[in-house]
Amino acid sequence: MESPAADAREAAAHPRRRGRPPRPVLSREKITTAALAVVGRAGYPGLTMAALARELKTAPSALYNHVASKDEVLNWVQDDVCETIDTSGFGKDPWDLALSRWAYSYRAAFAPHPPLIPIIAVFPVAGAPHTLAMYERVAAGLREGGWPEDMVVDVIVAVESFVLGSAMDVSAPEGIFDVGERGDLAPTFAAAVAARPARGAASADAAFGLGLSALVAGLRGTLASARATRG
Amino acid sequence: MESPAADAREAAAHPRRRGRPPRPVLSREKITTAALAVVGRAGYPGLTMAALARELKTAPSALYNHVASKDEVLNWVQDDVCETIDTSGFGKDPWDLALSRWAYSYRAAFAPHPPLIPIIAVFPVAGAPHTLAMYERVAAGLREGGWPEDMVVDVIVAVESFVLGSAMDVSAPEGIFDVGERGDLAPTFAAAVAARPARGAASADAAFGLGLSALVAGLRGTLASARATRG
DNA sequence: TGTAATAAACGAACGTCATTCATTTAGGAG
DNA sequence: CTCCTAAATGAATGACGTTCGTTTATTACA
Repeated sequence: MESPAADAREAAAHPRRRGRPPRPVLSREKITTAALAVVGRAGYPGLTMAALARELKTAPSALYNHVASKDEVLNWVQDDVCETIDTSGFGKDPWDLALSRWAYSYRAAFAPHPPLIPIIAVFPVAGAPHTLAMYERVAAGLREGGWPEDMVVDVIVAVESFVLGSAMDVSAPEGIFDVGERGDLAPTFAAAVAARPARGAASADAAFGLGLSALVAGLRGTLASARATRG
Repeated sequence: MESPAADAREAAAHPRRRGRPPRPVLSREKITTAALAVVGRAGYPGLTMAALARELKTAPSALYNHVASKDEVLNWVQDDVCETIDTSGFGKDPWDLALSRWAYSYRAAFAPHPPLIPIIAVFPVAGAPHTLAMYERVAAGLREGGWPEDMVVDVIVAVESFVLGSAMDVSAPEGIFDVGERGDLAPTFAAAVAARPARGAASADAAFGLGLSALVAGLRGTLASARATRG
């Protein structure tokens, strides 16, 4: 998958080679950084292989010596974004508080990167070291908090699903729930939309806060009964 | 947006026109049905405008007399999928049970349509009549269940976020959490993954069930304290 | 009956992408 | 100095979605 790493392995396997190439100008790290720079300047529609090559002052085709595909670039960026997520609560605060902090930070990290959300939901952790490190810290914190080993992953997946679903909402347009002309078809819903205290991004925040509180409270109950049942 | 409807309105506004076109071979409904047929046969990668036109026995360019873009086709399909979601519990069963049924059905409906998930999270309800009708039924059920008007939308959004996040998980590959060579870097997590009772799709189902139970239980508590506070 | 009006349909483009390929370049090992 | 090898190059390819000028088919009206 990773050309340089693969090459290094190959070099170790075939020590008889006679020459060595010039040192590479490109690397996973440089490509990832450049991709984030392009995204910051031009957004995800602007992230083309041509733009990425321009940022790195090379030709698009040169990228393919270091990356298998554009999808792999996106995976690298996704793993990079995961590194910024705050897991510092685990091992310090109670598990439920740490989980909450983690969820808030996780959502904030991915809200500016909507196209990455479907990717992280599906990408194998084996290829994403920072993501894996994050899961390790969360799993350890949950174990410390008293969660049985066989429930830890389900708890992580459940919270992560809620977080990623909520992160998608952040990029929704302002009036997404405005009913328009057909208000008569959905009177109850239209009234509920109008009764919402918050507007815009703040309303997505409110729904996230409500849901996360409920989810974490529910998990507290789940843990309590699990411990009661198993002793 | 919709050509035929727009034409009809235009005709009413300018009754002096002298001729009328042949009745259209294409329509929103036919295009949506054809798109679902293509998806069923070839999946979403196979859903190209060319394939869709072939299914309808027309030229790709002819589609653009009825649809503004491929994105609009996807929006239509998404709204169609929403029609299949079960909201029959609302107004019959207690709100928490109905909400659970709705969530299960919602996830099952979109699990086979991963590319639509980011779309529905962001698409304005005004252009999606079936989606809007669904929200109306859910909102009415929550109101009947005693939820204050200004919290109804947040509850819907929270549950929907969890549902859509979970629906993305369903299409994840089998060994998504297998740590691979670097098991030493994430020992706690690796052990937790190994301790999971279920495998494959069943494990995603388990995490969804766990999270939904917790979320709904938490919401019961939220409602109780909201009612206590406001009287 | 004939004719004008009009949206639908057509087919040949176009532009933007990601990706591939044959070739050249550069630098260290022998 | 001379191979060897991976990196870099630039042109080409093939899928796409989408647009445009034109033609076709149908119907209202004279």
